[in-house]
Amino acid sequence: MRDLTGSQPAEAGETRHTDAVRLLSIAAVERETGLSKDTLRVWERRYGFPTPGRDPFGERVYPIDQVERLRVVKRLLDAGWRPGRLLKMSPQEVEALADRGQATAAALAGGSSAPQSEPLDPFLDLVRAHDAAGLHRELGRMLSRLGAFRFVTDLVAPLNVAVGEAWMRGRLEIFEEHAYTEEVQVVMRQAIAQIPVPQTAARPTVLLSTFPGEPHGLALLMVEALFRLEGCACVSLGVQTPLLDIVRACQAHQADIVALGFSGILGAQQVLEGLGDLRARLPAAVELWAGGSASVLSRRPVPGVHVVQDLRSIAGEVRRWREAGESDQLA
Amino acid sequence: MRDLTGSQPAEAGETRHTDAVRLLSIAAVERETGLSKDTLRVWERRYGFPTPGRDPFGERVYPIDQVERLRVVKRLLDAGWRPGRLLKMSPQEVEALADRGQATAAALAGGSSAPQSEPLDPFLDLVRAHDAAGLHRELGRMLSRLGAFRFVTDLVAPLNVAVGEAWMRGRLEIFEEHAYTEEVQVVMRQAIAQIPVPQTAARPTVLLSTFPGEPHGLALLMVEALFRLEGCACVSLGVQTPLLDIVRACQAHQADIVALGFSGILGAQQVLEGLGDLRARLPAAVELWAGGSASVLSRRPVPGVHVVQDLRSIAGEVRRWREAGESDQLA
DNA sequence: AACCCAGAATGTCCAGGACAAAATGAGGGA
DNA sequence: TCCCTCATTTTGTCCTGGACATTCTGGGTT
Repeated sequence: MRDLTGSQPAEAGETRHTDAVRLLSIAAVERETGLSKDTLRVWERRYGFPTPGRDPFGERVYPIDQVERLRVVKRLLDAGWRPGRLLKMSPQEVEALADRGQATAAALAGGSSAPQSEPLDPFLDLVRAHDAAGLHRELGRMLSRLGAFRFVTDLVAPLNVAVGEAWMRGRLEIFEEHAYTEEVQVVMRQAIAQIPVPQTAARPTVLLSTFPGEPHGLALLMVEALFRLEGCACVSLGVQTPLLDIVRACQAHQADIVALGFSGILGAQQVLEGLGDLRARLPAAVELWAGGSASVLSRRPVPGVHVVQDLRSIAGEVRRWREAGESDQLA
Repeated sequence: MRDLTGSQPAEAGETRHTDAVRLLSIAAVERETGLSKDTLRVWERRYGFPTPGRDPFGERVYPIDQVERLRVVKRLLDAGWRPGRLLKMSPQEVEALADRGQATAAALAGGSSAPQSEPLDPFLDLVRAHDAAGLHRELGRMLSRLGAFRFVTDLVAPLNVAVGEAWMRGRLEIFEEHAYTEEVQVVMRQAIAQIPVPQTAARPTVLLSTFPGEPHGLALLMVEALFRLEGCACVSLGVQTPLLDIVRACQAHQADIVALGFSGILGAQQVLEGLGDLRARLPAAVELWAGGSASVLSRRPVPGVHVVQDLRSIAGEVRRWREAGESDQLA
């Protein structure tokens, strides 16, 4: 009920404005960082960080700079680091780590990757210049030049990584990332609209969504484009579909494949549990594909779940499905 | 860490499959229903529902039918009912209530509304038939027939209300609503793309977004379309932009108007506080517009915040801004 | 009818304890 | 040197039961 994120006494004027601006409640920090309240409290108890103050009611209030540091910590956590070390380090050490942190992430992701991808800096410059129209124009130009497939795999995918990395290193504001995402989304939908619709009853039928708590829908559009290019029928539910509803949608649409995106916002536990759960609830004939930048996927395989490491591999996987299908899909 | 929702012993075959599929952990219930763990526990303590069993580790396991009932309760809660009553009722009573629950919602929404809107039933039927392609086709046809303005105000807006109501009455599954939203979004973006871009430096420049916790982005697209039709320059940040980033984006884009959407998911407190807070942080010359189905907006006016009750009034408001602007916008 | 206030209702926060699962690292054998 | 095994540490989530600010309800007064 209490929300300490904003100016607390709404009627008390602007006196404590500067205070209120810099203090967040534990619920706000959970939203902001993706770290659960339980985790925040247990970190404080065990590692001595964060060290929130207390308001007159005895509740935790987090200074904004600690929240910033927690965000960096969360990113490094996703990159494979462990909290015990990170939280004992000084803020400077953490920053330094984040700055050259892409080494770890890249190592984990593996693969030589990015075979002659397009140069990304011009696009990042447009984002930083807040030139939405220019970004739109350039993306549209690249879409025309490269075609949908290469546009997705060679430009948008690496650009997303670059933007995410720039954000983590503090080189990009959140609103700049939002504006970027919005613009890419527009062009991606345009790209999808250009792909000719397949014949009726095209197979496989692919159901696309993300779990609740996972708001990142851009990857979903990219995957949809690639599936459509392979002649699959796609049903996208958008983001954040409850698990039981994914099952129902799968029945309703007679889907052959359920494809889910994971950006790393969800905790490892949640991802694995959700995937195992969903696998148990879906008919065995339905394949469950998971992809995205979440490192959990590659770290520990879930039985019965198909992990798609690379966007480029989708085409091959669809072919595999179709070949396998000749024997048992009709059963 | 413990996985109670899925097939627990992954290597133990499928013996306890039926058990595992019918039981959810507290985290899974939170994900499915949107009710926090704290709330679930306190309901159990106070009202005697839900009544989860316990697994060998002493942790709560929720039968699937209780989860279903919790979802209905959540719906009614959002419609203005209070948990104290709902949770003491029998499952049958709750169901019955959900069935004729639109009375409350309609009363809250108020207004005669919908002057000769298009007939909606054919579209609802397509949603229920899971005919995404058909829905897409019909929406596209209506867009061509009505033009962007009437498409938004006379078809999409009332259709959204109808879908929301059908969902609350249990006549529509969540996944059907997701699929609907996705399809409308595609057509809306198509509609926006058709609107000719205004001259450079068009005024006013409008910044569009929602607060964190407010994931409903469809209204944002509708509003963007209407602003564009009035020749405004629009910068959309998508949904869930942190408050401080809205301020930064406003500076970066030299926006004249910040327009925010509210669907009623956020609590009254959060909305009012957030708006007041944002108003204090934005330059006085920047107007702050708020709209959407959240009833708080019309109940309590926030000083310095422009409440847009009806989509149709946007055009007039833009005209007002422009006329007022002749005197002081250049200062 | 409009206003106001006591009391009930309600969601979120707190403390500190517990424990399974994952990660780490040491030791031993090929 | 490499790989497997097992004990130990680390870590996130769940538990109980208490507290309290805020909001809603209902009755009484102007």
